[in-house]
Amino acid sequence: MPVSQRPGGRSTRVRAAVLTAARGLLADGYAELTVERIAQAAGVNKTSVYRRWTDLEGVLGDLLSEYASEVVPIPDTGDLGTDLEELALLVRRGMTGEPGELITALATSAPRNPRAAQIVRGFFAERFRLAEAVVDHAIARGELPQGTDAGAAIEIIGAPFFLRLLVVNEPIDEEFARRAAAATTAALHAGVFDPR
Amino acid sequence: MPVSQRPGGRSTRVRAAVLTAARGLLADGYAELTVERIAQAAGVNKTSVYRRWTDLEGVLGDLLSEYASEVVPIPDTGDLGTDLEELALLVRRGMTGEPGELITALATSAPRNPRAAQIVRGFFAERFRLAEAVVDHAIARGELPQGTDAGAAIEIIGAPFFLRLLVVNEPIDEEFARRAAAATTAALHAGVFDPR
DNA sequence: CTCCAATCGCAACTCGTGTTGCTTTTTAAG
DNA sequence: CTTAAAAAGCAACACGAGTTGCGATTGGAG
Repeated sequence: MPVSQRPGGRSTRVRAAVLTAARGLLADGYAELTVERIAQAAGVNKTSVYRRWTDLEGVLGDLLSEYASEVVPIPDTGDLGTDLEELALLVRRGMTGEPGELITALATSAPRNPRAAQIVRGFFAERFRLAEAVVDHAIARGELPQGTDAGAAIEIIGAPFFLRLLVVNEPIDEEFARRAAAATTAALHAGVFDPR
Repeated sequence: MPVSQRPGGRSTRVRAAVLTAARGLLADGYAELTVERIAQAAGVNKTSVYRRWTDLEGVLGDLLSEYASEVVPIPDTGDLGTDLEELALLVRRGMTGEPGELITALATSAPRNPRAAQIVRGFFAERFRLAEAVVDHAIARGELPQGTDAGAAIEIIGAPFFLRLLVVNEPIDEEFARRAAAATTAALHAGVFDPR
């Protein structure tokens, strides 16, 4: 029984071909994205895709998990406002272009596909958790009171990006990101997320 | 050629039956929502639905337009913070329960269905436009400077609801709505949406 | 080098969505 | 009441997603 995979083996090759093909097709619109098309573009039979990934969402989940494993440098400049602004600009970069398409595709199939829902929720739960460090650092510096609700604040700074991505179809530019950050910073300093 | 419709005529009856059936099915999960099921529940042939509405999204669009025609009482208490809080509570009521399911169903099919995208965008463009009055009143009172970006502020107060509805699947309670309002109020007073 | 198990390819099939052509019913004008 | 247009019903069909059974290929252990 094979214990390890050969990096250049057929299985590995098929897997890579499918993911690459999916990435390529995603670039020109998720509307046309389908298992059969991906298989065709990868030069692979569709049954191979179905057996290995079960779903189109399974393939997309694998793509997303590649992003999830990328290390994001959480800003820590010593000032809350600056940190939140840099955070917002990071989020912006992570939600435009290819990852944006990916998130849209998964989020919009979430209601009909429990696995897709779990993938998206898990991805952002982790991302949000990491981002809370920015608020926690400000607490540690004494810039914010102990017990400030970091989770709620991160939700507020992140939300506008999802609105633009999933509902309103307007560009997510740097000014937009900066405004979301400034609004959250103001709310934090005004005590909106203080413990009651 | 018939110029007017009889209120009790068959066409009217079919239309009402389909919309009622759709509403009922929507209550127990959009995942199971399909044209054929709606037609069956309405005691109508599916071709009638397809010919009249083209799409499942067309039916949902008609349901949404009923909500769109409901008059929403834009709060005007004389205080920005209070107005925004009441606005957020209104939004909350409008995005939980049945209308929430409806919005979710339409928003998630938007990427694959241009008409659905247009319906959702149009609906919220109108809603957001109406809500801007709250900010405009504050400007008129001198509570905010001339040229304050009302549209951007309304976007910020509304965004968190979409995040919870479409991505994170957590309850949208009153405290959540109040916090979104408080954050926006703080940002407005801090000058985040002032003209540059 | 040999061989067995895992995986892939291929083709046929199921199933549900949406379409089409035609007939029947309804409805409003005259 | 008669009649023609509009809309609904019905049945057959087209189409694509996803499944299944089986034979062919591949890869690693011995």
